Amino acid sequence: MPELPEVETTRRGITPHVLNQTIQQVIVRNPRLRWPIPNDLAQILHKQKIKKITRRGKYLLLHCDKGCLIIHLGMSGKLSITENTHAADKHDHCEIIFSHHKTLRFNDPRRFGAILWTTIHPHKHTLLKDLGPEPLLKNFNGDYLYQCIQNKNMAIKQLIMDGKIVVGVGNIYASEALFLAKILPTRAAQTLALGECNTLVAAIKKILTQAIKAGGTTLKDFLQANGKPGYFSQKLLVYQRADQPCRDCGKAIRSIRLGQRATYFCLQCQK
DNA sequence: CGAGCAACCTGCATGC
DNA sequence: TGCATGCAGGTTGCTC
Repeated sequence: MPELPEVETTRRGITPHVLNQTIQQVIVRNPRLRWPIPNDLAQILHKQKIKKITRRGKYLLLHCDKGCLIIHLGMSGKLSITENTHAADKHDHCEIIFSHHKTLRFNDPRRFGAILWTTIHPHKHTLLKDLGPEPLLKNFNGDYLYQCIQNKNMAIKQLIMDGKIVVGVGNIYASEALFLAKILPTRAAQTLALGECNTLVAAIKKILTQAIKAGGTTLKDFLQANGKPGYFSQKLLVYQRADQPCRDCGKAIRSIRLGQRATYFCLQCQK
């Protein structure tokens, strides 16, 4: 579900409510996520303060006094802030209750998400240590991508969705960025010229920046921490628009499956 | 090593 | 109405 813009939207949404707040109580209703929630999480977090909330790729990092809480939203995860008197909804697997009467709730129907605790620097954690650059930073650029594609025969869409190459580009924005860059998702990565790498990098940065500005994309169930949907779905150019006219040329948008993922493109505009 | 794909889960839309 | 099927925004960890 959430790609980088949705995770960043969530980060910005919860930050004012939990920054510098003290954890009073933690309720784990169902620890069985992608990896189990540590069974002593409540004891660990008791009386700790949230000092900083950052994001690395699609991971949210809640830096506490004695370590860091790593949260991943998987495909269907959501974080929300409520009064701590709010009754738990279905799939509210974990609640972090603060001393100022607000609760951070983790809801995840499919349970592909994760809540983990680390005492080492989170960027050195097994799940994060091999991640590629942040797409919005300067070290993600055309030269870098051009290096990455050398001798890579895989489809360019699959390459830009590989977190070791660049983080945060998920299935929606991969199709969208390739449309903006006028590059077919099926192109063998190594066939891209340096100029095309520059164009594609610029397209990825543009699409992610615009999506963050719109509060992310709500397809069916993503909500910002304030309970509102994201508005970027209204601006999607190809994703889930199979057989509808291309916004540029009017030809029907095609859909295929590429590496088991739905993929959308315009055969006329993209080469 | 890389590529391909099964697996983890629930919910929803579709078709018979 | 019920049941089977397929699909969904992610990522790891198999097999070949």
